[in-house]
Amino acid sequence: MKYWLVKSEPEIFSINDLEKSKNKTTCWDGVRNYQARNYMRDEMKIGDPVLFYHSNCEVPAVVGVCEVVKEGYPDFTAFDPKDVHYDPKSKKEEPTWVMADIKLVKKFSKPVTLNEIKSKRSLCKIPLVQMGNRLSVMPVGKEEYEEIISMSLL
DNA sequence: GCCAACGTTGGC
DNA sequence: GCCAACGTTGGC
Repeated sequence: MKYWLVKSEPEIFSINDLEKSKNKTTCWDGVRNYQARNYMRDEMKIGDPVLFYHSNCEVPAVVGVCEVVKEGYPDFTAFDPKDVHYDPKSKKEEPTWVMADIKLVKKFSKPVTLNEIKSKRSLCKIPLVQMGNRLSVMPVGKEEYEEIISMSLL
């Protein structure tokens, strides 16, 4: 089992939007980065825990936990010319882009802010705080995952 | 295959 | 809104 962190801009899709979604589940579409795609295609498995992170907003923070409920499958938004994520290079017979479905497990009563994460020595190695990391899907170590969970309970 | 220009992300 | 850090593109 692997642990993950996904980023979303709350202005576009927040954890509250996820909570309101059918079955509290959403497809993680629109990822147009090869490394992030490879993670979803090759390594994300059903049942993997996923931290949900709000980026590019007033208080960047991990705001809840999800789990993977559907493993990598073609991102159909790439086939739709009207979709903002349309990619003419992705063919139905040979999709370039892949997504997974995630379901909300728990919204943190207390979000774990980027500041708090940065202030922990034990968390200084997670990809999120390493400079210039702009991946929207990234792996997190088990210990780091558990540390963030425990920080949300304080 | 190099590399400059450009676009995007995201913290601040 | 600024800017640093990347990823991508395209000329050569």
